Amino acid sequence: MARQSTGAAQRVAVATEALRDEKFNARRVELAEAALETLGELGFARTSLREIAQNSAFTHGVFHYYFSDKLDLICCCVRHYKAKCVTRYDEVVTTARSRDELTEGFLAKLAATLENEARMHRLWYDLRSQAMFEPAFRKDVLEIDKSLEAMIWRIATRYAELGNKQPASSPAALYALFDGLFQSALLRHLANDEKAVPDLLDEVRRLLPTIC
Amino acid sequence: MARQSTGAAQRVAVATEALRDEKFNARRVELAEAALETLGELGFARTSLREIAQNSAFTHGVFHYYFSDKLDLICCCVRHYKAKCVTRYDEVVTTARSRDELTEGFLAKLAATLENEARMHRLWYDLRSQAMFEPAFRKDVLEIDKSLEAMIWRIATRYAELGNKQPASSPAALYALFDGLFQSALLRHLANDEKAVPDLLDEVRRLLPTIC
DNA sequence: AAATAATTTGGACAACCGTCAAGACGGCTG
DNA sequence: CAGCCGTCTTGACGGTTGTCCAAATTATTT
Repeated sequence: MARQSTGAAQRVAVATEALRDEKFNARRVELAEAALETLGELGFARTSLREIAQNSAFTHGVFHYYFSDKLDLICCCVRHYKAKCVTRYDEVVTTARSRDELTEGFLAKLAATLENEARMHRLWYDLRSQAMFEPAFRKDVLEIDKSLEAMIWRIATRYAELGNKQPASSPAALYALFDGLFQSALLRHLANDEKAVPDLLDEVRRLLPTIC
Repeated sequence: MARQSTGAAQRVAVATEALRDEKFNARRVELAEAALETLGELGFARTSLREIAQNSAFTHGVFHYYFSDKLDLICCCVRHYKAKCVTRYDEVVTTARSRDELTEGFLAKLAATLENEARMHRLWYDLRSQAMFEPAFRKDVLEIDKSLEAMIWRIATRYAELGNKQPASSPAALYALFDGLFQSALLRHLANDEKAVPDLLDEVRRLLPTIC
């Protein structure tokens, strides 16, 4: 057999397939972003593929073409969103030159997140709760949780570093603390409790020096 | 008009109505307890009234007779369960005569809860997430959250007291920490991570002396 | 015992869901 | 240009849902 020609053909085939894949994936993300609007509004349980389609520029068939499943769609949505999420504080962490600078930068971003992206975050908490019932979600959720824990840890270690200290607790405990505080503040904020944001900021401001 | 006789009639009427209410409420609780089985298994979204009825000794019509709504039913369920929940550690708190005794008693209950009542607790987290979308849930959820915060605070203050100290953080932060840790451990436990429980216990054991 | 009220039953209803498939569209290749 | 292939639309299907209701049953009162 003509080894070379089949090799060349294969190379071309691989290249075009990769291109196709890339295009396919780009479309998936596009659809996922459109779906996030409705999902953030209604939550996982109340959102149907039809509703997602109606609130977007797509028809409901397209979603079935690009996603094997409703679960598949939601996973892709939250993965995509959280991938951006975990980098939110990175700039503050790398540029801050003092503890105060880091604290204020962190708190500002925290407040902005809570106020502007409440819907996306409640979707995340929704998905994480669903993962306790639906095994198909667990792998993704645990992975995202790990990356969020790492995000918090980067902030904490930098904060400690700026004070020539060491974080006083484990990454897991620190993440649990901030996650718990954020979750509680989010619920209060969504319930129109105007003190939710300032209370969270006060709490974090008080906490930071005691844990590092 | 005969003030006395109408007064007596009213008294009787009030008494019978109170009796009826009591009976009515007892039945509600009975139904709620039956519903908890299925709800804990499937979660809020996946559970239908019919499924609840089929897994119980009742017909689906009865549930509509005693509960105005599906939301009404779920609220009643979780309220009922959590009312028992918040007293779980009270005995340990009142009987413990030393820090070690309190620690070990607390950890034992904590581990038992995580292993034996995982399904009930994931339902609670499910409901709390849904409260971020469904306003009808918020009042109950915030109330339960407050009572859980108080529960944790009772443990912490007693622990501090046994060491002649004061808790080093606010009730809110302390609850956020434990809630976050428990939630994470619960998810891992449900995902068959055998280290979930021991890791939680280690973490709490390490944490307790540092926060009080 | 008769009558009235409360409770329970089980079926009917319309609405909605995820899924699927047959076909239409449009660009690319041969 | 013809044919193919990936993409997309549309409508239909079976099944499930919450809700409601009329009748049956049980409990309570008269």
